[in-house]
Amino acid sequence: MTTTSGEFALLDETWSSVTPPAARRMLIAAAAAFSVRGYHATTTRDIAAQAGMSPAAVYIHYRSKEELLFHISRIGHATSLSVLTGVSEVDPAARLASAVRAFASWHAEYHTTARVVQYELSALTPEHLAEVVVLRRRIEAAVRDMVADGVAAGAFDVPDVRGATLAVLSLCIDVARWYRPTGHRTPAEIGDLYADLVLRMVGAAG
Amino acid sequence: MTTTSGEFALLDETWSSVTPPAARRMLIAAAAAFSVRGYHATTTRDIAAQAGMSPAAVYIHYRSKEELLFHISRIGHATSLSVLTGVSEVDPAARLASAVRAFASWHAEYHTTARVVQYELSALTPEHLAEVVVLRRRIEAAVRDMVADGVAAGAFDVPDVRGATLAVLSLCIDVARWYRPTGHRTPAEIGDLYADLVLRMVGAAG
DNA sequence: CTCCATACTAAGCGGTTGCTTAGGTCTAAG
DNA sequence: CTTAGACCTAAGCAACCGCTTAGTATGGAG
Repeated sequence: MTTTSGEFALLDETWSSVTPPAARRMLIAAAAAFSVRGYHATTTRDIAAQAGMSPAAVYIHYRSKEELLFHISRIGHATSLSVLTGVSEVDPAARLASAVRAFASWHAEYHTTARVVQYELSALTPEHLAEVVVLRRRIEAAVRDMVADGVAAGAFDVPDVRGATLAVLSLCIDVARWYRPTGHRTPAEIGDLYADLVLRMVGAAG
Repeated sequence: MTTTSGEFALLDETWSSVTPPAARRMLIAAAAAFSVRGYHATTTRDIAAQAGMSPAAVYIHYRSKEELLFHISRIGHATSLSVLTGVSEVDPAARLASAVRAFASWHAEYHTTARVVQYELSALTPEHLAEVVVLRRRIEAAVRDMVADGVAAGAFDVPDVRGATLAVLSLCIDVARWYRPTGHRTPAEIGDLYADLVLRMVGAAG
């Protein structure tokens, strides 16, 4: 995966597909605010102010505050899914390690988006939640398949495939909770650490 | 650790020290509401209604909604710390396994409290947060010491003690996020699964 | 130029929020 | 019975919420 530099990831490629620019600025402002204060503690006035517009400008591009959250959640889920499944390795251990490295480091690098993705699901409408849950199931299935493939190939020693899948996903997702840019570990270092720990968990010969 | 039975843990021993009974009922109602909807999405009217009292009754026993959150967070942190450090085993691997089993299963069994403990820190006042952070540092230190003791005794193979500590804590804490009472794993089974996975992560011979 | 669509703002509406105030009800001691 | 005090409620206040409305500025087409 690629990484952005700079203190504020305002040029974040995650949102490059969102047009027009004013709508994109609004989404980025909302993601930043939701990430720091949480969805319910963020007001539409906060979002508009951070985007440099009036409170009413939110409703030019989005029907409601919840729709803003939905777009962030949907794009964030899609991005993290593509990061997870974008691995090219064939060997089961190398493949799982690479996927975990990418997925965990994404949750660090894009912790702002990741926090909204992982911790604001309950603020979505039932319809929007259902759409996002489809993506979450594909994320879970991708990890489960990688673990199961390693077991089938005799490369892993895992007594409980679903349990191991749960733990691998849980470990990576929780990075979004504790990661701070000011900490002494870079996203890449976290990815390397977690790839190693996951290989140990699945009993890959190393 | 002991476990309660029954669908609703209203007789939850976690809160047994809170008096008078009306104040305890209010705390339990607040913990349940904060856990489901989050602190900011919960109104003081919600809490009072769930406790079977009028909105004004909240302020007989607590100065503010935030003070309610603080008491839940403080008691919850103290309880989880005592669960983690209440292990009696001496052998490093058995000791770490027992601690992880207890800590992870606590986050499942008491996921209602655990969610408030882990995901509402940012809603605390700076003074109250500082008090809770002291307890969080003791929790982290307890795990780190157990990992370091195993390394010193030659029982564990861990290249990065702080990294492994981070992962162990993260794994257990995240149980509060994904656990559902309707799921097909009991808290005890989760504890057993996680104890095994953690021993693999720290390279304990077994 | 006119015409029209797009993008935006100033002002504000109805409803809800955390919290307060004034007063009522209960128990138990004197 | 009186009184004190703990506990709780009915009513409501000021502030703030998400969102709407009416109107303004801009730029391209005819």
